[in-house]
Amino acid sequence: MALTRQDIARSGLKLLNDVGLNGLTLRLIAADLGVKAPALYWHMKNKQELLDEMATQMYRDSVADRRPPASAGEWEAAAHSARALRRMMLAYRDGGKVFAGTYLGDMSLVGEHPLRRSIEAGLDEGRASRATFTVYCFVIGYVIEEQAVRPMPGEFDERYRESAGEAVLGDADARFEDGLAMVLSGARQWLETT
Amino acid sequence: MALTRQDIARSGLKLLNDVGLNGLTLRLIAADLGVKAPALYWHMKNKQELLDEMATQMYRDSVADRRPPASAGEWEAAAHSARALRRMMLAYRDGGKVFAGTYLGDMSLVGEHPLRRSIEAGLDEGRASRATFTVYCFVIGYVIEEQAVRPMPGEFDERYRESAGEAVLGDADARFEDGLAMVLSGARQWLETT
DNA sequence: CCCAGCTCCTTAACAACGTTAAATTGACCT
DNA sequence: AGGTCAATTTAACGTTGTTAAGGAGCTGGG
Repeated sequence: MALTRQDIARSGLKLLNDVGLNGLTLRLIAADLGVKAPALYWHMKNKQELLDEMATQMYRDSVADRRPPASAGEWEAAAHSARALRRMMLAYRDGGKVFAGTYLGDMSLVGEHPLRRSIEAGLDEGRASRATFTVYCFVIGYVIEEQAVRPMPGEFDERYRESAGEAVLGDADARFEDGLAMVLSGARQWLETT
Repeated sequence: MALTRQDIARSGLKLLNDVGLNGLTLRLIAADLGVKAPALYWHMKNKQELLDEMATQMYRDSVADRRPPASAGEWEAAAHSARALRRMMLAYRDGGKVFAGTYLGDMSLVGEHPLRRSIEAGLDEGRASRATFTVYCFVIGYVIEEQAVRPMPGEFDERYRESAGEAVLGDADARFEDGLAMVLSGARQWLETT
């Protein structure tokens, strides 16, 4: 059977955990797929397009995990989706760097706005978008810093041992929850006032 | 006169604006310095070390711009320093990607904590660090997304024109201020309660 | 005065990378 | 049987990060 873009992206994501973003080469992916490197160029025009497809695939795979329980309130749902976004990136070595700032091919994946009900109830959509975008930015930034120190769960970049402070060394999950609580309550408050 | 690590980092940052992170090669930097590529290996052990040094240099150069007016209150000072951090990264093409998650060589540069006075007045230092780290993460994440869409002020990645929403297309400065306001007020509130 | 040693740089080379052009296979339609 | 088109291979190119070996230019000691 012929290769698809998704096959290639999946292989890339699988190999990412072994070799990291710097070690990820087209020849390696091709070998994993039982094919020679130039074959990939039939399916995509350059490596950046592969990275974008990998980001899209990552997002695609996490869609089920991202869906909040139907019973959740809007801000619970927003928190849930922020946690899922972090889990998604943490699932791959350099996942933050791969995902951050890459073009998402399939925008229909973004799914419904967590604040949809409030928007229907009269909340300005532009303002709601800015609020969720702020949360999104925090998560991206947090995970990139997190993975700089801990490339994979259990590993540790020793250079940080001496120099870095408590904010970067302690329990990463708990510190994420603290940051998320700040950002969410700030966003909520910002939407209510002004 | 002999080359220094700072000379090399400065040259790298200068060239970054012309060629971007992908186009930045050791041979290019060496040529800019009137030297051959392997000479750089006398001063640093690999390219990653050069990128770390560039990030450090970037931070070093922005130290004056970061200092808040003496008259400012603590939260004004935190906002000031967040804006300066963003300006620093925006000053270079791919500045966000270069800075995010790279190891800062000279940690003495971090400077004094914006919330120092509150800490002296009894605020728990660990909690204060978590609050400022949250702001830091937001700024990093925001700038990376910003530069994905606008590689340099005035430029525009056309792929985003159709697909992206208002949150990414409008006035970037104003949207940063909105996000910053949310994060700061959330952090402040988080420090006061609990 | 000269040689030893150190610092800093060059020349030469390597394997590996992304990418392109051209030839080749295999499946399907007539 | 032959032709068309999609999907892949073979071969090659220029460029990249990096290493090994050597050479120029200074410095201080005998």
